[in-house]
Amino acid sequence: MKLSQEKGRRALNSAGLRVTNQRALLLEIIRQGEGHLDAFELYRRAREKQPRLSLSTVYRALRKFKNLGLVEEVHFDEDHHHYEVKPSSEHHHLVCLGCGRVIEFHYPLARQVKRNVPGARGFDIIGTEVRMTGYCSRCRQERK
Amino acid sequence: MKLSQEKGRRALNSAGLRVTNQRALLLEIIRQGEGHLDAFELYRRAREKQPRLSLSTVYRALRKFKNLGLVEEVHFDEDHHHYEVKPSSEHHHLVCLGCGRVIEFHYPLARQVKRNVPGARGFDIIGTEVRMTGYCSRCRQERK
DNA sequence: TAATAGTTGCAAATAAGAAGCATTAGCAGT
DNA sequence: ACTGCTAATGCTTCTTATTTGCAACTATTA
Repeated sequence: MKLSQEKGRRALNSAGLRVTNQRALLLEIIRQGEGHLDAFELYRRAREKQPRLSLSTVYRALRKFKNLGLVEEVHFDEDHHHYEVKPSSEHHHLVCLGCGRVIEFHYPLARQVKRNVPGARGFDIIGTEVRMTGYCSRCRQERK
Repeated sequence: MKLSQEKGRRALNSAGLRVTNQRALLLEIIRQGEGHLDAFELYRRAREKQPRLSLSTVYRALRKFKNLGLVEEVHFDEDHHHYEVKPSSEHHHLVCLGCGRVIEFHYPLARQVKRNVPGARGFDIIGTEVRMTGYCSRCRQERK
């Protein structure tokens, strides 16, 4: 953990952002928290270490991280956002509407689109979000 | 317009929903409104014909339509939703972060994923949303 | 045409996220 | 290490999108 603290620290620094304890902690939690945290869950977890942390700070940090490209904002079917560290390779989400499970999968969509879609020519694509919804085999059984 | 009114009417009926003037109108507007309306814009337009229509009704109708699969909810980068009639063929969105223009393109992603992604096996995919962001050639010029 | 649910409009409630402001604390320069 | 500048924090308050409770209304079905 010493190590990944360092990692977060460097990430912030090199981005020209002031390195505060709260930011380091938040980045740390997002990084370690496998899966997708929403702002409030992140807040909840962070408060275990820094009880005085405010929710505003979480929102502000998330916005910064997002603008900086450190984390990615994911839109599931709810009316709030989820966040994950920017993955090195493009990956997407398959959401089961029955049990809510999220399956991640890899697929080089951006490349394909750039190659095959005429309208996308000249476009500089910087983010891709794919969200597919449906029912996993288990939930499909139960619905019958 | 008589004709497409009928169309909306049938769609509602066959779905087992009560056909009210407000729903017919809303569906009509979504259908005709090329592009992607958000709830408020839909409300605004609908009120030109039915001034007493309430925003609640718009939201309630949208939820029904969505659950019924009549319209699709699209998540752009803002913190509200946009809606479009369920397209017959799968299409996706490419959003320019500079000018906000939305380019639609076609790409049979669901099929490809079902074929190529192991984790998706057994999954019954009912919805696909692809949102790619970037800068169009014009905006790219201006940023330099 | 009367009975009966589902719908509507309005008003009030939620909930996610942003903003204002006084206080605190990184970080550059000494 | 010490100081000053300024960004960042913690509160509290505000916005804005969407939902809900409820009494009045209306599309359906018998």
